[in-house]
Amino acid sequence: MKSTEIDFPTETLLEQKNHLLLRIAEDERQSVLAELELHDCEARHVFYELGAPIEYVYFPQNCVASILTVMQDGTAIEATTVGKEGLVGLPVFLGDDRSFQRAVCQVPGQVWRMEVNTFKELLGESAALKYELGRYTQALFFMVAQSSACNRLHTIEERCARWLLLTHDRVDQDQFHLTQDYLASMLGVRRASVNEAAGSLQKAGYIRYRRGVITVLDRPGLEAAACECYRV
Amino acid sequence: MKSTEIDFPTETLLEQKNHLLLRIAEDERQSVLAELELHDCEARHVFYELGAPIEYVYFPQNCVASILTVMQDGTAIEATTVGKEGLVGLPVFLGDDRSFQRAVCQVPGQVWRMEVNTFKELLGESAALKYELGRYTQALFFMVAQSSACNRLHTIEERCARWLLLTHDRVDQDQFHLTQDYLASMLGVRRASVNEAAGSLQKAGYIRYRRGVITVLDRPGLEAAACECYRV
DNA sequence: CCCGTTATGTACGCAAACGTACATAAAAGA
DNA sequence: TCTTTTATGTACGTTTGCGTACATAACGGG
Repeated sequence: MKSTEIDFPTETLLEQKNHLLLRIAEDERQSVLAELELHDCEARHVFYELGAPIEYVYFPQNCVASILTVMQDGTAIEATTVGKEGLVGLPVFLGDDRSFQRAVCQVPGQVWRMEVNTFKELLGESAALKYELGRYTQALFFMVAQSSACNRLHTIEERCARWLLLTHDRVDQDQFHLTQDYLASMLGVRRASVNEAAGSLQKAGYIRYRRGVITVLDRPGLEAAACECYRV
Repeated sequence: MKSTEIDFPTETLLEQKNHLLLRIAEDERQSVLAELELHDCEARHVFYELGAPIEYVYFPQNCVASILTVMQDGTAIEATTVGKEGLVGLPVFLGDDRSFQRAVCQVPGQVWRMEVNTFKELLGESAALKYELGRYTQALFFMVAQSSACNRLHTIEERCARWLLLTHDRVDQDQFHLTQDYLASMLGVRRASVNEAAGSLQKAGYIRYRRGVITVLDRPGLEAAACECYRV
């Protein structure tokens, strides 16, 4: 991670976008924010690796992370994504400093970072934080379950559209960096299949892309092309 | 649920099989057990329904439950299963009395049942219970993520074998009730596909089945036929 | 400006699984 | 016992996506 560490910016100087942080009461939020550092996160940065101790937890600001399930042959496939609505590092909240999954940065952006030990102390103090994280855990659990069903039931084009929408929701721009190759590996399909799907979404005028940069042109159109799994 | 409610059997009279209950310390366990009622649960019993308030949580003894994701058209597909290693009703632990999923009984058997309010009170008192449930939540999260990847990458026969093994692990017998139709809907595939898969597992001598009753004959064989997803 | 690298476009045969339909056999009920 | 219901066996054409291979186009460093 590029450590463009800004010295404790107060919330007023910087628009707070992380939903979890926004949802805890003002006084608790201040004590949590005091322990956070704002970082710029580069694409492909590994937040934590399977089996290795988790050192920091991250509250994304406009950065998007992927939680990956890694198979024996090394294939990594996306279980879910985390953006400003959540936290990267749930295993720590749930009582374990390590996970059997990998978390990587998918779309670069800013994240609030906190050391694991600090986080654990804070958990003991802030009931609001614990409450919000519980709710978030449940929501994420549901997301993973929904994706699982989606993997089974829906076409590549639908899942493609859903993925783009989910990412679009979490970044601040209509345009973000993404190669077909990368998207293919996230969805667990061939690049050639993504090419066809993306091609037809582009032909329909919902998106535009060129060499690793994708632009969302017509959200309603994309939503119509996505499966029901998006709307939840 | 058939309310064959046995009046507070002490643990000595009945072998405790639920791993969560077994793992909390003796004194805490007694206070938890005091609030539990043992029930016989029938196949297809609905533990909780999507959107409806959860009224009880359940610690399976030798019963197996399915957590289902329900699509708009009513199709229900399995996200994961819960047996004696876990708890049915995690949403309550995570702070919400309702869930967007459905939990049903898959293989009938005994469960320890507790009222939601009692459970919440107990959560405030027993740190060990909270700790174990946190760990369990993480494990279950991983299971769902693994299944999601499995749905994407593995053949019906492999997933069939995995499912049978997971169920076999959780009941006390080599034989349990299961129709191909039901298994197909859990896996989100056609019954005809399950028929082929089960047929070839039977031909290999790993299982035997007839009209809704399945018998596991050769576990190692089944394990070899299953994908890597089982072993985790 | 050129050339290597990286991303995209596309094509072809193949395998897995689908939707559907229908037949048979075992259990359950009258 | 006879009939209805439920579970399993199987077949056929179709679709989706796979594995692979190769061509083209854009970008980026020397």
